[in-house]
Amino acid sequence: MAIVNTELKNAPLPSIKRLPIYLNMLRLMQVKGRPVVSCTHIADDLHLDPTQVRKDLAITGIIGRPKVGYQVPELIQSIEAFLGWKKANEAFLVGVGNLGSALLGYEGFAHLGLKIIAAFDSHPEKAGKTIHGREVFPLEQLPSLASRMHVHIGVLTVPASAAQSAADVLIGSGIRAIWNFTATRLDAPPDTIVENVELASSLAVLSSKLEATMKNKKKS
Amino acid sequence: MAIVNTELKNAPLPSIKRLPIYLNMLRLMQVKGRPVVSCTHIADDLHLDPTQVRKDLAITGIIGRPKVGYQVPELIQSIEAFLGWKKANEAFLVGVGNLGSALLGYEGFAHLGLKIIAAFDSHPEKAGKTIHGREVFPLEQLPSLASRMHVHIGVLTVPASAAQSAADVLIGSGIRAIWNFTATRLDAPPDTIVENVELASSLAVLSSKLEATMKNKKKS
DNA sequence: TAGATTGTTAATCGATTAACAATC
DNA sequence: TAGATTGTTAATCGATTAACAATC
Repeated sequence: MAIVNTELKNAPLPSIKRLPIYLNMLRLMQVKGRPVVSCTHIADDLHLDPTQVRKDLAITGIIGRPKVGYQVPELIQSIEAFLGWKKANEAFLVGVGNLGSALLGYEGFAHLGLKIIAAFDSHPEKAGKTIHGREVFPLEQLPSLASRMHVHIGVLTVPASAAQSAADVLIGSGIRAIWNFTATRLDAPPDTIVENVELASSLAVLSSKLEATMKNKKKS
Repeated sequence: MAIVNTELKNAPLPSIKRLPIYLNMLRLMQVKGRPVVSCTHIADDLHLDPTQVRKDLAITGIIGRPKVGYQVPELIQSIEAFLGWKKANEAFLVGVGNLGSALLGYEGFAHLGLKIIAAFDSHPEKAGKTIHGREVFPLEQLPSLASRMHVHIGVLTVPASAAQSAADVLIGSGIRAIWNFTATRLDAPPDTIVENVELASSLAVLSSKLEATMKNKKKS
């Protein structure tokens, strides 16, 4: 009756989202040559609760030393390993409009374990070009290239109207995870990971806070 | 002893983040001519809990009709009003690199109540250009233009190394809210709203899920 | 009317925060 | 040693989900 665990190890999502923020700070510390760091220090710097920081770091498996803290390089390695950012994940980008081109030009992804190795577009006139050092191929060639190059991640930057059909091409090509920059909620099978970059949600938080302070100002 | 309420009306953040997702769906429904919608319908479509949808909509102040649901146009108006997206908020963009230029070219912001009316850059050679119809000014001119044009929102798309100093210029210019696309956590006074677009956090969620499924695959 | 849906109160769940012994 | 910090258990807080009366 051995039940195979097909569930993924479930670390709390809020913790996972904070890990790259710690990582960014730790890398700056490493440049400055600081050898150790405590949760108190990290928490002070980022305006967080020290216990929360300690629990977040614990999910990566690192063990600290009482009174001392954590070795900065070891902690960096531990977070990178947990997130899978040690070996750069290779990815394809679909849709080389304004946003797609900008992401191709963003060097920061190298620090996030992401390496976009080729781009695709459904408009034939864009194929053949090279944008920020990456060749642009016709979308039809994605399936064969994905399986040949063992690429598992797709970055989706097409217009909303083309989002689902482009996603279907990715899904049919053995892509395991889609980083979705479009405003469209994608239909995808349960074994395909879809992570939505909800710019609208981010702006909604900003807008509603601004709205609230404006109303307050009127009152006073 | 009347205590003035300086706290902002605190709707739950998770609810606020879902509102634009409903809005997007509702606008598609409006185009299709559907006059009413129920929470059950919305929940089915977006794979959410109907009670959660009902509570989210309730924070905008709308009142539905039992057995019927909500009028689509009225619901759209109610969400837009709550978020402050009825009158387009005017904004300045700072940093016209790849990402900044891409955001200037993104027409979708019009639907999110955001109107970027001018751009700024600290590199003098970029000033004077026009990108996607918006003029680029030297960063030094931001303070005077911000107060003259009553602009309250700044979109920050400079390199990480320039983030804090650019933010300081925005803060010193009477800007109330900063939409921060950089990887830097900004220091800002408590009355300045800072909303961070944490691309790294989004990718971390994707990465850790991918990492977990990879490990699972090995086991089986 | 009967059945579907709203609005609201109560129960559950999960994340954050507090408390504290163990450790260097 | 004394004090700071870790790791962990318990308490609190807030959001999600369930239950149900009111309504059209």
